[in-house]
Amino acid sequence: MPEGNVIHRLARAHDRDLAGRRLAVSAAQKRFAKEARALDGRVLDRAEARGKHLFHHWRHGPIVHIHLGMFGDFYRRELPAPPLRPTVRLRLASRAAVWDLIGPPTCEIVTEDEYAAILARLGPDILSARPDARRALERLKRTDAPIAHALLDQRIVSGIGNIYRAEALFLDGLHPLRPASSLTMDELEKLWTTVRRMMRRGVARPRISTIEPADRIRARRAEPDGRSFYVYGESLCLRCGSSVRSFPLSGRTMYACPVCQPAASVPRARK
DNA sequence: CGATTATGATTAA
DNA sequence: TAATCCTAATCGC
Repeated sequence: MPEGNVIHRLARAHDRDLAGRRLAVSAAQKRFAKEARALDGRVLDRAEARGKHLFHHWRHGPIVHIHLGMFGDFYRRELPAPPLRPTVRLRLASRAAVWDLIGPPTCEIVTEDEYAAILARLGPDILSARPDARRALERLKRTDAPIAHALLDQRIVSGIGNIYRAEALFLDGLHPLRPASSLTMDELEKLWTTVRRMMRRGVARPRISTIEPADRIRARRAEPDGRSFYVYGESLCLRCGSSVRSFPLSGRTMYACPVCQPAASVPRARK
């Protein structure tokens, strides 16, 4: 269940374990068996993350496009490789490690043109080295949909998912139903910075935690194990203890604190 | 053992 | 909005 941070993390790991090497490629399912045979014994040049899309660029041509959707995941297996389980769509094995791809709605070989078309419909990747923030922010400024909805629109900005939209809006004290166009440019810039900071931390660490250093002590008191989120999936706000509101928004569950994210500027007309 | 749920997105209606 | 694609873990019975 990956957001952009996971995809970027995977691209790094694949570069480390697999890139520049001749790989043994296999598949347990029929779906990708023919493609796997075609790739077997070839060299992977590099892995590339773009938003929530992962691309494998193989030497002399083929590009594999992978999207993990809601359930897909890559598992790193230690050597020697365990037997292929029936749900493995694609296995990539080098002398360093084995990676198994499970449950992706998308795993396909694409042409250069198809690759370009996928990139063309993505907004700036908030995790890329130098994302075009201006372009994304101006687009948000022209969007009347709720800010929490707009943040998930991959054509506006790519990489953000359901956890980060909830947590970033919380940290910036923004009500999720405010129209994106009603935010000031300052608020939008601050939001961009907040999401980028959170997500970059999510690339560096194996587990997502959105909690700022200043709140960590409180988090530990709330749950000795160390809590990961302010409002996402929680029933009580980490900051003020109010009961967290959860409701469907853009087909997902949104979480927000009614006190820390005041509704003051939300117009009555909504839905 | 079936129902439910989960960090996603496209297509059709 | 609903149906579709995909897997695994959890919960109630």
